Amino acid sequence: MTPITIKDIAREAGVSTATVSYVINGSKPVMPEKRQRVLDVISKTNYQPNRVAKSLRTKKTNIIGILAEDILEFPTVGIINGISEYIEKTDYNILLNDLRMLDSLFNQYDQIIHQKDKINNALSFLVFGAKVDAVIYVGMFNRDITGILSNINKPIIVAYSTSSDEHICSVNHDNENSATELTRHLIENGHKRIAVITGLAHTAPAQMRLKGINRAFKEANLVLDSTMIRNGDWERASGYACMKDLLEHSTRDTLPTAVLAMNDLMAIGAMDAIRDAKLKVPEDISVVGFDNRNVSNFVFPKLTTVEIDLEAIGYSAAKIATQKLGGAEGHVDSQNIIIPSKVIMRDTVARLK
Amino acid sequence: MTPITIKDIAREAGVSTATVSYVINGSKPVMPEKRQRVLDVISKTNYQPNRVAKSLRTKKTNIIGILAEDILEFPTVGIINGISEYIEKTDYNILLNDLRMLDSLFNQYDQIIHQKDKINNALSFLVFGAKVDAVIYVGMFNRDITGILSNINKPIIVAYSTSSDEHICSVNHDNENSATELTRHLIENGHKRIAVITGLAHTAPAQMRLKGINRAFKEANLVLDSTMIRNGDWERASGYACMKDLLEHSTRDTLPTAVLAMNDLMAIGAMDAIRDAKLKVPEDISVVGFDNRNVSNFVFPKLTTVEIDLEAIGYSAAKIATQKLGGAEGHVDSQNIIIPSKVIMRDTVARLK
DNA sequence: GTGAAAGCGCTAACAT
DNA sequence: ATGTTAGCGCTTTCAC
Repeated sequence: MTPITIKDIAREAGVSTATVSYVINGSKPVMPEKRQRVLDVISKTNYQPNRVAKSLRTKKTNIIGILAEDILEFPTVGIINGISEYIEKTDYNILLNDLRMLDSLFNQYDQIIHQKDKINNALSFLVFGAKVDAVIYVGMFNRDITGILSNINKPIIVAYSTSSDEHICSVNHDNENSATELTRHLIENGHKRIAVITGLAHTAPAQMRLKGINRAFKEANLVLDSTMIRNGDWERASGYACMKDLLEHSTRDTLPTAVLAMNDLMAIGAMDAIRDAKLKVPEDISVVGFDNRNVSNFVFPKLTTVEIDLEAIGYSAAKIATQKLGGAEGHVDSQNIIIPSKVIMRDTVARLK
Repeated sequence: MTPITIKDIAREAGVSTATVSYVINGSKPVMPEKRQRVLDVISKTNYQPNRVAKSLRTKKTNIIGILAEDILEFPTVGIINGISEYIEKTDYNILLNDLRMLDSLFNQYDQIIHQKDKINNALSFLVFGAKVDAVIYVGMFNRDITGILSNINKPIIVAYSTSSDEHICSVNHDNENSATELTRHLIENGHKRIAVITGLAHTAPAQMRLKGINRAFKEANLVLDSTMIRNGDWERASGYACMKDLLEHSTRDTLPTAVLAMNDLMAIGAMDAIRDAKLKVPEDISVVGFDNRNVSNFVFPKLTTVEIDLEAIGYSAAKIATQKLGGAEGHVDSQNIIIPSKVIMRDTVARLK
């Protein structure tokens, strides 16, 4: 019942434990016949090397730690799925640490700083206690976390957040460009009076998306009317409130023909408000969102939005992590990857004649 | 730069490594002053015991392996969140292995059997390679997986699936009772002509839910008209098709006043069909679903459904795992926990006068 | 090409 | 109450 060890294999195959180790790891040439003998014994016995012992010796656990801000929040699972997809092709494993931050800071997007200690304790446990080889930090919304994560002398990749810390790489989606494309899509469909419902105005994604929107307007020689902008807070209720306000302050003539909400939740809130005002999407007002959350395919009509390739973000983060760890050795330098997004056209945009 | 070890602490505190170990683990009494000296050095140096070395010695890694069929599927994250919630109060950690089964077997709910090898390889790696102390298997839909998981002489807890294997505990939600409650809710609102859209008819949850539905009918001295039953496949499109068929085979008089779909996806499909038929939910037909997926709160009108307490399922699974592992020692015997669910009343059920 | 043996950082007899 | 030390299962240096 006691698990079988390298010693057992060695005895059974009539070689030394060193030789068994050589064939398992291919770390030194071994005579073909001995090699075969060892291999046979291994497969006959279903021997599984003890990774714990190996780790102690090599000081590498082959474990990637995932430090997730909150696994329940929108981007996290998609990103973890991408990480898994890459990782399962390697011999690394995933140690998951969920910070469960959502409870403690609902919509207090700034307070994260105050969680610094909690985060670094977890990080430090992961690295010094569990001895993971690298960590991927998965944010729950894009923001700048420069200065939050201490330098632990092992690769840290931040996904879905940015950092300008020297020791950190990041991978994100392209807020600005995709906002431009989304806006362009509206403009191409003949919309000129476009209202915008922003996310929390001081947050990075809100600013980048606004920049992207402005660019599309400029390209088309249009100007974004500042009276058509409302500041939401990323939540559905704020989308509703902003839209209601927009509706109340519009006459038949000044009604926007389209509303761009900076995420799906607010877009759906806007759709709620439009429905309550007895107006129709997209016949009376077109609506577009951002994120392509599951729900955007379930509202009626189905929401046109931009899809963030979370899987690619995770995949890329995992790839960078393993690259930095081993193989190439050629010092992969600190990089900040941007994964492109794409507009998903569904049923909430009308073509204006 | 080389990490600090128990030896360093011992030297610094002027005691033996054994003593340091004793104070860290409380495994033997230590003189208060020495104790304090050790503690001081530890906190001054931020010493983190090397879990790898400890594991090698004690043959316990303090890691719980999660073997998830697919992290992207509906119940998985909720359950993992529950596991995390419990685990973070202990000194265990989570090693996550996502089987990513969804791709390979979309809606082929039987084929899982053929994945047996893949599953057991992962299981065996987790247990014999990574040396996790226990594993929690997270299914992506309720079914019986008796005979799938080999006995690895460590606790295995199955969440969101059942098994009658001796060595396995399981924790699930209460399909039958919640179906009864949901049906009762319809009946209490005056509905008698109730149509049912089932999930794949041969699957366990479909059968249990049907049983629960029948019980509610019986209680109310009603009979479930077999011409009002349609077999779906758990997907939205099948809900649409079933509802369309129901509508086409009904006259004004035989139209059901309510439709119970065995999950939210099919309920939403049914709502789509009702809308396409220019009928209104709930004025013309009431609709209820099952699962309380996110989307059920985003469709219009908001869907009445039954909420499965995924967090409690995960929490309970983690609790059983740690119980079986340690502490009480009093051989927690193989149990099969059932977590109650509850009906979430929203806007899709009309009260009939 | 192969084996003997040291040692990774810790715990737990065992001795004192 | 505390220290000495063997040993967990592996890799790797060094000698042959």
